[in-house]
Order: sequence, then C-alpha cells, then structure tokens
Amino acid sequence: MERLGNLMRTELRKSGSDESLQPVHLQALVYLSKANRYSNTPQALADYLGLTKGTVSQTLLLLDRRGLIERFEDDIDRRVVRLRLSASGERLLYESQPALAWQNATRNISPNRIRNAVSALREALETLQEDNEGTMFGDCQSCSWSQKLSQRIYRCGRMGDRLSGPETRKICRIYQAKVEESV
Amino acid sequence: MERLGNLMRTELRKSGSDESLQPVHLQALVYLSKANRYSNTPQALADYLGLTKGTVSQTLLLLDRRGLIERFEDDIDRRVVRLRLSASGERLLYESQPALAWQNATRNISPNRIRNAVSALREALETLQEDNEGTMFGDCQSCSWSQKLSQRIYRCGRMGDRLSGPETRKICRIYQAKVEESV
DNA sequence: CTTTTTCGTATCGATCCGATACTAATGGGG
DNA sequence: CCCCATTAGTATCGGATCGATACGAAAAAG
Repeated sequence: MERLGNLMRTELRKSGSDESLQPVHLQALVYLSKANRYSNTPQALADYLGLTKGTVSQTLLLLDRRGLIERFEDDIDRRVVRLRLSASGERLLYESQPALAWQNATRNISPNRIRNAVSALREALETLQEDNEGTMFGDCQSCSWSQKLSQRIYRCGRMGDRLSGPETRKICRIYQAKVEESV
Repeated sequence: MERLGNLMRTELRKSGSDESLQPVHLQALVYLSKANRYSNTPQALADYLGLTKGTVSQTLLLLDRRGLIERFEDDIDRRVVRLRLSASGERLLYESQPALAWQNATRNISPNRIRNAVSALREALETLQEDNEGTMFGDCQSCSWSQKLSQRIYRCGRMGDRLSGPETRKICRIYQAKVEESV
C-alpha cells in the first residue's frame, strides 16, 4: 500500500511537471471535478487534503491566477466561496488523465476481482476515516442520509435538497456511513 | 484510491508532526527499515520515492543530524553509501507505528477478502511499475531471480549471494517479476 | 592512460506548508 | 438590539521541501 501511495504521487508529480504544477495542485483539481454542491469550498478541500485552510487558500490563489478554477460567492451565506473548474481546468485534467494510469494498471485483472478489491478497500477507507475522526467523505450510494424518491431523483435527508442521478455519485463532505446508527 | 492516498499522507503528517518530521522523512525511515542489502542506498531511496538524488541527499542529511540513521561507506564500491536505521530511528518508527492504522482499518474485514484484495493490488502495482519504466521494487517471493537452495536458504541468481529467510521478505530494487521473460 | 558513466554532495531559487493574526459574516444568548 | 462566540476565508512570515545545476570522486570502458 505504501508503495502504491508513492507511485501515485510520483505519477502526479510527473504529469504535473509538464504544466509546472505541483502534486497538490492536481489533487485539488481532481477533487473539485468530483465534489458535489456541499463540498466545493476551500474548507472542504482542506479537510480532504489534510492541510490547513491557510495553505489551501494559497493553493487556490495560484490555481485562480492560472485560470484553472473560478471562485464566486455563495448566495445565502456570503462568507463561503464556491469553487469550480474553469474550462481550461477541465481541459487540463482531461489531458493529463490521472485515472488513465489506473485503468492501464488493472487491465489484466478480471472485473470480478477488481470489484472485490474495491469493496474491501472501501470498507477499510470507511474505518480509517472513522478512526481519524476527521470529516468523512463519500458518495450518496452508501450514505445514510440518501433517500430515493423515484427512478432518477434522490434526496439528501440532511440538507433537504433533491439531487439528480449524476450528483449522487460525486464526493460529499457530509457523508454518513450506513450500517451504523446516525447520531 | 486517491482518497486513500490522501489519508495515508494525512496520517503520516500527523504522526510526523509530533516529532516535527515531514511526511517524506517518515517515508524514508519506513523504506530503510524494509530495504534489503541491495537497496539501502540513497539512489534506491530516490527511485522509490520518485524524487531526485539531490533532494534525497538533503533528506538524509537531516535524518543523520537527528541521529535517526547511520551512513557508512561500502567496502567494495567506495562511491556508494550504505544506510541503516540507528537505534533511535528504529524506536521512533516503532512508536509511531504507521502500519498500526492499517491494521485497525482492516479489523472488520475477513482475512480471505484481504488476501484477495492484496493480491489484486499487487498485480496492479506490478503493471503500474512496468508502465512507469522506473526501477521495479518487490521482494524475493515473486522475483524471477530468486532460487530456493534449501528449507531456509535462498539465493539471488542476479547477484549470486545467499539470502536468509527474513531477507527474502525485504524490499529489493533489482526485483524482476516472474511470469514475464527476463530480459 | 584517457574518457565516460555512476554515486553522492553542495548550492540556489522557487514554492509549499503551518502558525498566527486578521476581516467579515453568521448565529445565539440576554 | 447588542455582545460574544463561531465559522469561512485571506494575508503575511518563516522554515523546509524540491528540482536544477554544478561539482568531486570512484569505477568502468576503451
């Protein structure tokens, strides 16, 4: 596992160096490309990366100067800043394709084994997040707040919003694992 | 997977901050604690971490000043420097126990599922290392150079040395995956 | 005995990162 | 309504990582 972590970071460093970006910048872009409406803020990104908000603020400043992200105020709470990838940010991510290396790496493994491994890792991730008593991250699929309204429409019981199908597959910071009782 | 990588790094950062060490320092210590006789050099560590040798050289300088590692010349090739953990380095590693978090995270998963997941990940890791055309790392167990001489004694066909049982489970930089033909 | 290659170190500049202090907005008491 | 606490984000400073480059020394090649 440690070796995998190193390789992932090496990979990030390499693909980032083409654009003279640091690993953390690419990580931020990847996160923003997958964060849902509750999770596209500087604070959420800081929790996700395990960095302080001050540090992340500078990272975002740089990404903004580069034109890779856009920032705009929230309508309701005017303290929070909403983030999203700009067109060029999406293009950059698409061209560097961090996920591609993984697809290649697993090309010789049967889909069934991959599914099993992924589910085991997901469990480990859940336990690890609990132990770290930090913010939990996950998607609606295994979140106890998620409610299915119809074939395609879901609802977050915590926030009260209706969510489209694609949005239920994004990363959320108010994720709460099923199974366990919700506090 | 990306989330796991982040959490690992966050974990490293946290346990390192107690001793005011950076994540990369702990990674270096962990590596050195598991590197075999062919792999305990600055260059090997640089390949492992995906950093340049100059960068690693400074990291080692710091660890040396802290008394966490020991450096000494190689007897045969007097250019290379051999590295090993000092007593206090081992103690530090033992106390921070980076592996402990993983053991806890997998406590609720059946050993069988873990075995399957590990083997799938190992395959992915192998393919990933091949794609990256960098140095391969692995242990004798699945290395094509390894020869079993007796119940407990192994031999590296590449270097011609006899290796003890424990040493065959360490990380080696001249690893060559089985299955595929050796070039 | 040259020339080249390889292992490691030294120095410099860019930049990440945490700590601290700060502003602004929200929310909760009384 | 006012004061205080909390939260989101920014600004600034110093320490330290990291890559690039240059360098020295030993080994290998020719």
